[in-house]
Amino acid sequence: MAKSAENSSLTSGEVRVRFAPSPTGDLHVGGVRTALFNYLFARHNNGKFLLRIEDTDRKRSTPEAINVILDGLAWLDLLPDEEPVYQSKRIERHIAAAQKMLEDGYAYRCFCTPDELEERRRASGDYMYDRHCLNLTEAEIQQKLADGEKFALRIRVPEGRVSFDDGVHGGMQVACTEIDDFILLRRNGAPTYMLAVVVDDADMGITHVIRGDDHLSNTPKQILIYRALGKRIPEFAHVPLILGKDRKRLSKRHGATSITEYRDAGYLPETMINFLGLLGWSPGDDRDIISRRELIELFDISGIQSKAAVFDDARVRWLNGQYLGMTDYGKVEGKLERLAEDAASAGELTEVPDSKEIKTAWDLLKTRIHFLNDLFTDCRYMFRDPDVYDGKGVRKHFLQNGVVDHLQVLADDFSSLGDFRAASVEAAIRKRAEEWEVSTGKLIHPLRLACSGVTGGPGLFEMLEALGRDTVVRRINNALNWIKSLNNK
RNA sequence: GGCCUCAUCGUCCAGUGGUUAGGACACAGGGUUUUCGACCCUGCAACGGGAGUUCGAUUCUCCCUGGGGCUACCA
Repeated sequence: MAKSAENSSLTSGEVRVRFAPSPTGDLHVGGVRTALFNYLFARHNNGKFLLRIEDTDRKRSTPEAINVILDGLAWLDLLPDEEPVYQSKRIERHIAAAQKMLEDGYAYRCFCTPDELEERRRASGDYMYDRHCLNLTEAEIQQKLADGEKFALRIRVPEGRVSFDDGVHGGMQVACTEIDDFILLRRNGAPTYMLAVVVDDADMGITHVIRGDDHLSNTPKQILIYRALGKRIPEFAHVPLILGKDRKRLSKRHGATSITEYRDAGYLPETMINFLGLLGWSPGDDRDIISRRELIELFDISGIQSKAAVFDDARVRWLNGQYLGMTDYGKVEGKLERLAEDAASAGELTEVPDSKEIKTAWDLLKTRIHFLNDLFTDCRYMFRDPDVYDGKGVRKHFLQNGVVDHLQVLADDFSSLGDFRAASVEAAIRKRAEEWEVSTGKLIHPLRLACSGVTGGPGLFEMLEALGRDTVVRRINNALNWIKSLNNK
C-alpha cells in the first residue's frame, strides 16, 4: 500500500496552496494580493504556501523578472515555505501527462494548421474547434504520421457538464458543449498553460487553488484534465480582480501597479499587507487597520468579496501615514539613511545627516508625513538652512512692523538661554510677547518662517529644540539679512 | 457575437425580510488663541432600473442596464 509521494500531502489533510505568477516584468499589486490571500490561508490552516514560476513563455520570461518577484515577496515577508517550482523545468511531466491522455482516449491528434483553423473559423463564424481531426480514421492518422505531418494534441471534451463549488462564487455549472476541444500540446511539442497548471498543481499536492477571477472560466477546462488524469480536484476560490479608477483592469496607465514602485515610493511593507489584505476581504467588521497577525488569525475564504475592488491611491497613502506614525526609528533607520544619501546626491540636502539628526527629525515628524522620503523633501528644513521663504508667509509674517526688531532680540535671547529645551524656548518667547504686548503668534510665525522657510510643520518650540541653538540663531540672522536686503530694494 | 461573473455613499469595507442603512478614505465647513498637507468636531454622500414573492424588500427570484472576465497552438 505504498502511497506515491505526490499524493501523501493530500491524504494527510495538510493544506497546500500556491502563488503562480509568470515572470514578465513586474510584480503586480493584484498578484501580490493573490499571493497574500494564499499565504494567509496557508498560515491560518497551518498549511504550506508555495511558489511556482510560470516561465514557459520563453519570449516574455526573463531571469531578472524572476528576481523581481522574489525580491518583492521577500520585501513583504511572503516567501514560500518550499523551494520555488519552475514550470519550465517540468515540461517532461506535462508532455507525459498529455501522452497518457492520448493513450487513454481523452485527447486526440489535430493536424489542422493555424491557417486552416483561422480560415474555417472565419467562414463558419464559429469560434470553437470544429473537431475536424476527431473524425479522422485510424488509417488516415497513420498516413499523416507517416508523412511526417505535425500535429497538436487536443482534449476530447466529453458529454455532460462540469460543476464545482467556488469558494467565492458558490455553485458553478457549465455545459460541456460550451467548452472547446482546447489544445494540450502544441505542434512544436510545447505544453499549453491549461495542461501545465493542472499537472503542476497535482504534482505539488495543491489542495486549494486561490487565484484571480480571470481564471474562473478556465476552471471547467482544467477540471476536465484532472478527471482525465485521475487526479484529485482541488478546491477553488476565484478572487475578483483589482480595477483602476476608471473601473478597467488595473494596469500601467493607472500609474503605479508594481509592488516595486510602491516600495521605492516609500511605502512600508506593513502598509501594503494591511491595505491589500483588506482590499476585497474583510473579517466582517469595519476595521481598517489590521496587523498581519490578526489577518492570519481571521482570514477565511468566505470573507472574500465577490465584486471587483478599485485601487484607491489616496487610501494607501493615508494608511502609510498611519503606519509611519506608529513606527519606531530603529525599524526604519537603515532605509532612512539610504534615502538621506539619495537626497544628498540629488541635491535636496546639502550634506548627509548623521543618524542622530535623522532620528530627531523622525521622532518629531513621523506622525505628520505620508512617506519616508517626505522627511528629506517637504521637511528638509530639518537638515539644511532654507534658501527660499514661502511667499505668502513672507507677506504675512516678515513684512510686518517690528518683526526685524523682534527677531533680533529673540536671537539674542536664545543665545544667552541657559539651555535650549522646548520649555525654555517657549518661556523666552512668551515672556517677550507679554513684554511687547503682542500675541504669541506674532512671534511664533516669523520664527517658524525664518527657521524652516515654510508656514506649516510641527509645534514650534519642539522644532526649535530639535534644530538646536546654533542652527536656530544662524537661521534667524540669515532671515534678518534677507529681509533687510529686501527692504533696500 | 457566445459563455461566465458582479452590482450598498466618488472609493474601500460593514449590515438587515421591518435600521435614523454604519465605519474609513476623499471632499467641504468649523475648531485647535502656534501654523499645517498633523489632530479633533461637524457636514456631504449609497442600497442601478423594472417586475415578482411577501403584510413588508436594500436584503429572496427573474428581466434589463451597466462593469469585469474568458472565448489563442499567451499565461
